[in-house]
Amino acid sequence: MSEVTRPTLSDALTERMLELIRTGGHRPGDRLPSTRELSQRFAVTTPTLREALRRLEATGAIEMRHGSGIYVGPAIERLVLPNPNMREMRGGQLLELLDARIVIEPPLAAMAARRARGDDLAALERVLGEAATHLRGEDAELHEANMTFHRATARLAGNSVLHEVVDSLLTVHGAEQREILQIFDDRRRDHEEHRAILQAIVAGDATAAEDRMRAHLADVKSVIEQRLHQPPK
Amino acid sequence: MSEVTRPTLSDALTERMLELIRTGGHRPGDRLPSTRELSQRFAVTTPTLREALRRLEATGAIEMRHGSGIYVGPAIERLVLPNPNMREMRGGQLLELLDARIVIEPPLAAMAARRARGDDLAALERVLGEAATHLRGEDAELHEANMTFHRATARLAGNSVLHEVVDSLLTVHGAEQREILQIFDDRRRDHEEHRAILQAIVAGDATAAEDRMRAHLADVKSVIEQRLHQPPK
DNA sequence: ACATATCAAGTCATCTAATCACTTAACGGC
DNA sequence: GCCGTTAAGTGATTAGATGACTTGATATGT
Repeated sequence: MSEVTRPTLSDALTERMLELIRTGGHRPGDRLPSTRELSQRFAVTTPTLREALRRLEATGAIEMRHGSGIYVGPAIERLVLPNPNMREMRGGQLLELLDARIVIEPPLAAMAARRARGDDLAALERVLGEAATHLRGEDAELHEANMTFHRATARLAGNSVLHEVVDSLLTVHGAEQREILQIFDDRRRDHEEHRAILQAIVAGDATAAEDRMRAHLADVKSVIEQRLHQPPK
Repeated sequence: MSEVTRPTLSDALTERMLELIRTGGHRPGDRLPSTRELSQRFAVTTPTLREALRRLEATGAIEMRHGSGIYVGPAIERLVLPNPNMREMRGGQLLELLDARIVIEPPLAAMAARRARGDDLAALERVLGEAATHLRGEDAELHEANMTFHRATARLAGNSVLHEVVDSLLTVHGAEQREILQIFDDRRRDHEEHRAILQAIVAGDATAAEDRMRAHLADVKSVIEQRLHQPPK
């Protein structure tokens, strides 16, 4: 098994595209040249170019829209990505994911409590208000609203790298948890715990925010542990 | 900008490949069918199949070796990935990365101190011994050895998800830091701080391990802050 | 004037069929 | 047993074409 592989033309094209995006000062959402123009500019055929483009697409650097064009993707500047190929977690991996969240999210709640201000707090309130409207609705929508609360809290902490980490963990966590949260009691308890965390953040009480987030995630973990031992019908 | 895009054949092929890997019980390193066989089996042409394969390759699910075949990649089971497209960090991003490490790595050192045993500790000792041989050597090798120490410590914490997070952060951190650590004094201080962390882990002293890791990373951050304000010649 | 339908041009998506470059295993010679 | 050569299998790329989609412009109807 060779550790050093020869760079392919397709590898080089990937680099050329990244360079083009960078030197062109392109931001997420900007349109890039068409595949025809790019294949001519780089003097390669379109299937070869498309290989490079698929690679960039898979990692969020570009978006390819059929009939429209190629656009710079939102993840171009990220450091950390959720694995898009994750379909099923190994036994125990979900619990490790929750433990990871228990390590990372409480300090973030504390950071949010220390630094969040007017507009930020109003936005977080809106997120929770939106979540409340889903308490009697579809699982998927409630779940999404709850994840939005966690994402918004991580964002308020003011560290983009940690926000990316939390976002990544929540993204891969998505489908697994959606199947599990199916009892009304958990919905309301979740919501109340989110409210308590928000109150601590609004009050600027870093210690309470951290403790409440940790307790909330420990609750979630406990529920999931039970579910893993007694799957619902 | 449409939020719902039509799935392409190439998208479907990506899913088919993931399914083939999963239902085949393939582990990282296992060889998969050739592109010729796969394109026949899925009734598509090789350029189309190769688009899907490049996507999977970019996210670590497979490795394509010219002349040899396609192999299941090491990242197939990961939840979190380093962004392979990261070439240059925005201003401030490196400091945020360090702050992220300051949040995550100290609790991991504490976890390692609580749970590491004989073989684990011996391996960590070997990592530091190896790093010591590079103190007078090339920057790249010393840097790699130092990163290995951090990775090994995160592994000893016993949470694979957090290990992936740390690995991802260290991976994207790599090239940036390599250019900065160029003074002998920092090399020795780094090494001594790593030794102190190891001793706390060996002693099973979770509090000391955590405090020393936090102090070490704060030192690293301080050095980097100075370098960012006064770039070396 | 505004709304709707149609069309043309540009764009991405996929195909067909071939050749080129690399790896690995088998075989022969020393 | 070791080394060199060859053949077979494999990934990598090309050239040229067609099909499917999007977007903007134009024409038509109310």
